[in-house]
Amino acid sequence: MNERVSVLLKNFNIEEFQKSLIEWFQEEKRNLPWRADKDPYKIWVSEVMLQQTRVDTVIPYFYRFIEKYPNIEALANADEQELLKTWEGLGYYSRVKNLQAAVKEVQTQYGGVVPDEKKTFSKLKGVGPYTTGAVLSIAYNKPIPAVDGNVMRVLSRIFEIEDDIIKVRTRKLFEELVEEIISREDPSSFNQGLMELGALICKPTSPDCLLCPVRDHCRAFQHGTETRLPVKSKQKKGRTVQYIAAILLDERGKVVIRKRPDEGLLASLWEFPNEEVISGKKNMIIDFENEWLDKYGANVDLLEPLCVVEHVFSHLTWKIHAFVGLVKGELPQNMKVVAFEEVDEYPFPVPYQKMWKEYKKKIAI
DNA sequence: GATACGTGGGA
DNA sequence: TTCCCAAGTAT
Repeated sequence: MNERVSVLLKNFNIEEFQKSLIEWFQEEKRNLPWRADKDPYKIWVSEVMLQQTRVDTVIPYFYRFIEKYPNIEALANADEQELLKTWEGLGYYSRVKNLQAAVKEVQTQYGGVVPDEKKTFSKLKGVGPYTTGAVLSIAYNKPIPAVDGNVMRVLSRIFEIEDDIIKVRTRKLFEELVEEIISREDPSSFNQGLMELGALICKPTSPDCLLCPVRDHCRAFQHGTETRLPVKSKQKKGRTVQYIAAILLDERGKVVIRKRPDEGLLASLWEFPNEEVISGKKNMIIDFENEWLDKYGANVDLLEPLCVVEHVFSHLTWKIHAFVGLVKGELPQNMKVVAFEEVDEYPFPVPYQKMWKEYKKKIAI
């Protein structure tokens, strides 16, 4: 055993802790749609959706996703654009691309059965240490740590661990710790109990220690240090990038949309034509029109401003100056001209959904 | 090890 | 308003 871990475990009653945690979980666990059965596929889908995403946000997406793709085969055969449309608004879109790639692998290499071995399952696309532990413990009752933000918060308080949980390395310490204290009889309830405790009781701010089933084991509670833990250094926030974008109508009144590259930010989603605004340059409208003439030989006329959309990503901010305009001429390959009613069939990132909504509002007047 | 990668909600 | 996220993974 890791020496640091063995020091932490001194005078810690593992059996009592497990018992209290698991009993509490059995009694208090929420009725969540992915807890209806133990289908490894559904549990896997839920865990991917829950990555960096709140439970309340995930629930409606989960229902829709499972209705549309009820099993491995359905997801393996799904059309990627339809899949992205189903994921639209959930964010971190590479999650669903990786999930489909992984499910295809399961279909072709493992006969459609989700592997129950750590070594095999963890090699699948989009499956990291957390998802490995979560799926294998919940679906197959394997005693594998599933350390997420909740677990790090809970355990940092129970053991008064002051390592910065923003650092990737810190997760390993918690995994080594869980390796020692995880229940071998019911690893599923143990892992879920730790997370559920973090969600319901041991919350980031104002934890409800008086309701906590394991407060007798909690060193932070004993010392009154719970609100100072976990230690988490600040994220630096990203830069702002400005764009000019346009709802462009062609001669037939159809709308120009454009597919984003298959990698990077918002990969494979669609957007309205836009160009980055280089700060300092003042006439973004003329610049946009000229750029289209030079780059594509298309004649663009931006008629009037629509709105300004500000969208904050985790690592950067977009400020989109949106216009309505007309276009004449040939269009590049990655662009498409679609009817007004067809626009909503394509997956758009939220900032462009906002822009489209403003346009619909405007023409309805 | 640091950074890219979304979004909507709560304090 | 502003900040901080929330059941992480890939590179």
